[in-house]
Amino acid sequence: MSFAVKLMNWYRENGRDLPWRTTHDAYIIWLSEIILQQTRVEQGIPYFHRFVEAFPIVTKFAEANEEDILRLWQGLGYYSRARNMHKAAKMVVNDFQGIFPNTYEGAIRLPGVGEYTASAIASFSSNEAKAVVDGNVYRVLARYFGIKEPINSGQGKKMFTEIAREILDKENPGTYNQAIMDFGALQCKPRNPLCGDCIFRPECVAFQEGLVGMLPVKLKGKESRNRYFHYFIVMEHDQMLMSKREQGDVWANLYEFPMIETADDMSMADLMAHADFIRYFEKDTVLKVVGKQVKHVLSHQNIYAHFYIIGNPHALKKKKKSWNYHYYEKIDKLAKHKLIFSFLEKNEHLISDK
DNA sequence: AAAGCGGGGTG
DNA sequence: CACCCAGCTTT
Repeated sequence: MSFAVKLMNWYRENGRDLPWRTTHDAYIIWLSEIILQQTRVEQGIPYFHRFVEAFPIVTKFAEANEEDILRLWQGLGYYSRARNMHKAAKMVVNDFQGIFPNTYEGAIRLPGVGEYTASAIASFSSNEAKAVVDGNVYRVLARYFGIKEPINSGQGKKMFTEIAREILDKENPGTYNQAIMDFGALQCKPRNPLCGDCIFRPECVAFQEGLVGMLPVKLKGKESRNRYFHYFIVMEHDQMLMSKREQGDVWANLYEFPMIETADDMSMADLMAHADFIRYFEKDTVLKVVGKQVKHVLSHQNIYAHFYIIGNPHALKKKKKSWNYHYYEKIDKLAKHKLIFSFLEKNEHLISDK
């Protein structure tokens, strides 16, 4: 029996019941696939339901404004996915007559859709014979065939993609793709895979040669860098000063409190002597520390954040427009990043009339 | 080819 | 703590 047939037999018995598996609507499948990029299924499911409800068809998505989309995306991370989805939806309306592409060649033209996602959309919505290659597939193939080539090298990616193409079931690409990903997620897991009752024990090279724990091989990335953020809570009447982050850094287009970033960690006294602080605030400014330093870990940087309340009115030199700032009464409506909204959750008392 | 981009779960 | 997750874009 072929790899594909054994795999699909396993899938029939053990596959997961996932909400996007009941449709062939390319738009709905696209929604789910973008949400699931670098995101665990359990984490993505509530967002999937939210987006389907808010934007049941692609034209609704295209009509929305970016603020609303980012707010729905809030907390999921990799926010360029949300911004690209908006561009893609508008492209479908303007260039594809509102008909969401259900082919690989059509889907891959959309921003935010790469080889994996285009293959997923095409195979799930129209059964086009394209093989998905995601983290699960890399792992299953590396172990089954005993491949020691790193999965994140150029050579490795080519090799795995080629093998994936060859062993794809061309008659049932949609089911096969679902099956290999479920197999990677449930059976051939990253740690402690369930080799004991695996259907592929006889032919799995990694199992036969005792390499399961070593595969797949992955090259290490760069180390994280440290950054130090100092956030200022500036209240005026019932409003709070918020600023929108720019492109080219983490959390693009999301809102946060106005802040100063420093190269090294800093006490409050040193911060108040810092050139940027003097540029923004009057000499008589009173700062009050809120809570302790917060460490916020991203995959590529560690952010150490301090929060201060401005204790006296008119502390801000308002003529300086260096912050892209606005006062907001209902900051609930703003799309904020995790560091800010988790701070707000813990400090609700800081916000008037909540 | 390498870097940048989030947040959360797991062992 | 390190590693990984239904990856893509930019440099």
